[in-house]
Amino acid sequence: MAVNLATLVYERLKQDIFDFRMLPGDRFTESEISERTQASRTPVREALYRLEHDGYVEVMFRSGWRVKPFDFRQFEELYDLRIMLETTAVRRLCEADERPQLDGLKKIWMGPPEERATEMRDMTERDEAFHSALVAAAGNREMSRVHTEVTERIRIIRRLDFTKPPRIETTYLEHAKILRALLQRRAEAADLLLRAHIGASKAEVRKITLHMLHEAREQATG
Amino acid sequence: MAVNLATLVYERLKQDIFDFRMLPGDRFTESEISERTQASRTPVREALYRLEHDGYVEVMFRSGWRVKPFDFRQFEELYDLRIMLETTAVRRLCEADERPQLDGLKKIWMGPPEERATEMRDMTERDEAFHSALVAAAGNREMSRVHTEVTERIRIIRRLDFTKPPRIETTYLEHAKILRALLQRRAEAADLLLRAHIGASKAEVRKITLHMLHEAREQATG
DNA sequence: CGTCGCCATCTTGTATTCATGTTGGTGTAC
DNA sequence: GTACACCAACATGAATACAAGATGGCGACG
Repeated sequence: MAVNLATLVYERLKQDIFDFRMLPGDRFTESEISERTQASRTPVREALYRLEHDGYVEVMFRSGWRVKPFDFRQFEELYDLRIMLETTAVRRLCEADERPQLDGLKKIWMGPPEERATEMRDMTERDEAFHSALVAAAGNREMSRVHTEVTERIRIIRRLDFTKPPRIETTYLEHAKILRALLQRRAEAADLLLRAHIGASKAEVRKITLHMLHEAREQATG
Repeated sequence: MAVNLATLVYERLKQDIFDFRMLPGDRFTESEISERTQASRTPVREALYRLEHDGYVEVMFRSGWRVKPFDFRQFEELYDLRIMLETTAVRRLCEADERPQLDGLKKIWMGPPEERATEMRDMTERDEAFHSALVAAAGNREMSRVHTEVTERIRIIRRLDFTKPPRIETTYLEHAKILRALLQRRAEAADLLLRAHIGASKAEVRKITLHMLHEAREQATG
């Protein structure tokens, strides 16, 4: 993005929220951020308004800002939206004539096990890239844009999904399955597999989130 | 929304763009807007950044702003996204147990002809309300939010669709058909009808847009 | 006559100042 | 002891001032 302070502050604050340095419910002021980031209030405000638009924080008229509390119903709805976008993309891909984008995915997800990611950080990136690639391959940029937004929005809880190795293993297996169905143009199968795959992630994450949130709060107060 | 200047300026500029007082491609500066709206540059900038996020304008580093030129491929893609959102909603509605939201729609679109809208302005509003109601009834707020955004984004060309009475007549007929299929829980039929309905609107609009744009430009220069 | 380079002007980006309303604490009256 | 009123501190919203880079025109030079 552009090389302006507002964007830097925006990125930094978003990261702070993702890394639980700013917890849901935390209240803060523009001056505090301004001091922390060494920027004036103007770019800070712009960054905050963007974060507000994204749904991460909210302003309380003349009485500060706060990090929006987790809204689990919203996360469920975002997962649902994701399922809709990705299954639509996959169905279209099954009907497409040429699908050169699948080659790259095949290499990563159906390739030799020794090249697999083992670190949580790598895994979340690869996982996101896989799902984004599916949507992008369908060719509708607006759907991709929305999918990216949704992905960003749920990233904060989604990556909790890869805290345990078994889940990584499962992900590789399921992605490979989905790709096989795609390559064989079995639309119905691909749809169901993808639906189950995202659904599982959704369920898993829900379990973990409350616990993590509790721990982060403990550390902050302890 | 909040009662702050930035929002007022935002709404006003958006309306200016919708009403072709600011044409795609037009260049302008923050100071100009500031003068026109009698607000300082601060709220103007906030408004402009929001419009930029919405995709209506773009900033050129230290050389002013401009109204984004029409991107027909993008409109097509937005229509596609709309179709996906609405057909998904309709399919879910066909499987839902209770659907009290349909009663209101029935009254408007399957009611007596003498209560029909005849004005273009009323019609666009009613039409939007119909489609929004379908999505809202499915119960996923995030899908509704995206649908609203998409609707806003294509409104600028969509309302050109109702410049001729026959199109109004057709819309009433098609909405009634869709509702009938919905009430009878014929998911496949409702899906196809809706798909055709939006598709027709999409095609119609595409024809008109270029012409309208040409005229607006003539008036501006003449 | 064409082209290159400089400079005044203008534009956005950032910082600072001013305006206005909210909040929470303190002191007083009951 | 409690409740209410007032006030100082502080919050965001808006306006203004300042910084730094892009642009376009004009003049000099080839």
